[in-house]
Amino acid sequence: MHYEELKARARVMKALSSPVRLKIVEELGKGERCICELQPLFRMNKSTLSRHVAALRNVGIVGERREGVKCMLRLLTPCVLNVFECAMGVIRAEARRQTKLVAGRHVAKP
Amino acid sequence: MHYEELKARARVMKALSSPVRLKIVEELGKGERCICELQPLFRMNKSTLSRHVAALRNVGIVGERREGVKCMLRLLTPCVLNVFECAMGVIRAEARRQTKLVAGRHVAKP
DNA sequence: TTTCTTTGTTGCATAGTTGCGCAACAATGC
DNA sequence: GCATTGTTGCGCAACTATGCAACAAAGAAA
Repeated sequence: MHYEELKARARVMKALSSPVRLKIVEELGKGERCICELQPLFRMNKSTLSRHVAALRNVGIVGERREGVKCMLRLLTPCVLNVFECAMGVIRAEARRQTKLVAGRHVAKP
Repeated sequence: MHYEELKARARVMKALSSPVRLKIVEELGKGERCICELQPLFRMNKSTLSRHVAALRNVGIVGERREGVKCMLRLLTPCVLNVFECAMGVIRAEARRQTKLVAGRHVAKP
């Protein structure tokens, strides 16, 4: 695969690599929201939240629609919600692996 | 969702947010590889490559099996390959959007 | 119209994180 | 001992997240 394509994919993944942005995506999965509706979910400066939203917009995960003074956000590609499934798969598999390690520790080589 | 879970997901996504690591994952999608087989695909110091692999191992995407002096790597959760599909969906949608913007530029407000 | 409020963005400074090569090291096998 | 394979400590450059303050845009109120 071309390196440019890998970089494009990496940019999308990077936009999803922050718990704050994942929470935004999760919330937008329920429907349109403006930033002022998202704000109470986080305790951070509105400028910081605005920048997180911008990161999601810049890669095309989130789109916006002006409505008066508000700016309604929505998921442009809801398939990102599926990505969560995979992430959970990785986390669960890792948890199982850790559990096994702990259980088998008393027979492991010293 | 609990913030701890969001952080766990974000860690997985972060491991996938580098073109180098995506290329490693892509290569391991074809089968087991040792780092020395991956090395010719990149022109970077082996220590750097080792750290990229470690990042994938730390979150449980990649596992290893010693074989003599080599260390065979494999995907523990091949579902990460599906994630690429979604990333491509985002990229394609964004490309379409950009195309539309360019096409419609001559009627946009100045 | 002018002023005020709400909503969101942007410049700046700071603290923290990441990616990288180099060099040294450990482990395995010849 | 020596070669191969991979990991780790260190320092540096580049990037990221954050809050603060100032700003812009749209509408409401005076």
